[in-house]
Amino acid sequence: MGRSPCCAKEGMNKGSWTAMEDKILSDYIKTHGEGRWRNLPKRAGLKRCGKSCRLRWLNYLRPGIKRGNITPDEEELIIRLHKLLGNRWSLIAGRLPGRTDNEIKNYWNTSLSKRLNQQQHNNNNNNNNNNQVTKSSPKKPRNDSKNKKLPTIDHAVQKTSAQVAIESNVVRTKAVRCTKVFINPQPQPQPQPPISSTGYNVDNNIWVDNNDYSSPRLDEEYKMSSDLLMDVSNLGDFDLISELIKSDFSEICDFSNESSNVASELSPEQPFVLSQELLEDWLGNQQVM
DNA sequence: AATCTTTACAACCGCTTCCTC
DNA sequence: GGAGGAAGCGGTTGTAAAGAT
Repeated sequence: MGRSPCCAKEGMNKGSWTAMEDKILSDYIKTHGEGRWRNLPKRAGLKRCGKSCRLRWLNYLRPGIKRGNITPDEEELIIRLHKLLGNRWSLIAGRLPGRTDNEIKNYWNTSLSKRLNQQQHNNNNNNNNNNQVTKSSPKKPRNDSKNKKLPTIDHAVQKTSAQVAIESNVVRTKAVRCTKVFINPQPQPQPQPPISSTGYNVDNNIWVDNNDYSSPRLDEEYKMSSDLLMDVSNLGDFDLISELIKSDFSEICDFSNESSNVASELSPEQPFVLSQELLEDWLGNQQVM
């Protein structure tokens, strides 16, 4: 294609950012605001690619960024969200205040996925060994108190302490493109009788919805893909991560008051499709963001 | 103490999607 | 509707530092 590169590569700095570069970028964005990344390096006097500037700002310099020490609550939320969303790191990050998609992705790839695999492996072994109950002992993550990277992290915090002052800000990535999540459903041996209800199926970690679908498009999508649509727009209603975790996502979607009760009554095979109201709500949220 | 290996994370890269004209 | 620019996303890589030998 005839598309021009995002920036001229000649004479550009690569690799780690220096404190001076960080300061220049921060000062420029504080003065002129975000956006126009392609032209930003030139105007700010940085020998960096615009994409690099954007990444540095979003993942490192932006106010409100939390760095290091992922809490157990956050970790559990990441696991749950990953179960729901897959590798939609920006969406996951959008639900973890102060965390960036890059950080969560790195944390997942370097720590969580290995530990989960290990646990899975242990569980399988335990099952094969007549359910011998031994608590899995995942390898201790290196980002404990003796984490070798801590100096780097501390350095980062030090460099951006002024910007991090606004701790209460919720950093939301602009994950505007993913409005639906598809999860392969259990095979449906027989059509289920329609039940006018919605809810979260804890056993299968999915939302189920058996209402009539007024949206022809959604209905068609459901029929054609046989996938489940899920909505996570209302996750933002949870101020505390622990609250969200405890909820087991049964209260995330504002379906109806009886949704949580209904969830336990639904069979795993029953499908869920995002309701029209929720879809509009979700899309509306995206426009606001 | 020196060297090798492993780990964690910042940054890069290419592709996709959105937006504007 | 199509083209091109801008921005976003996720996979991958490079590398510094800690641990192991």
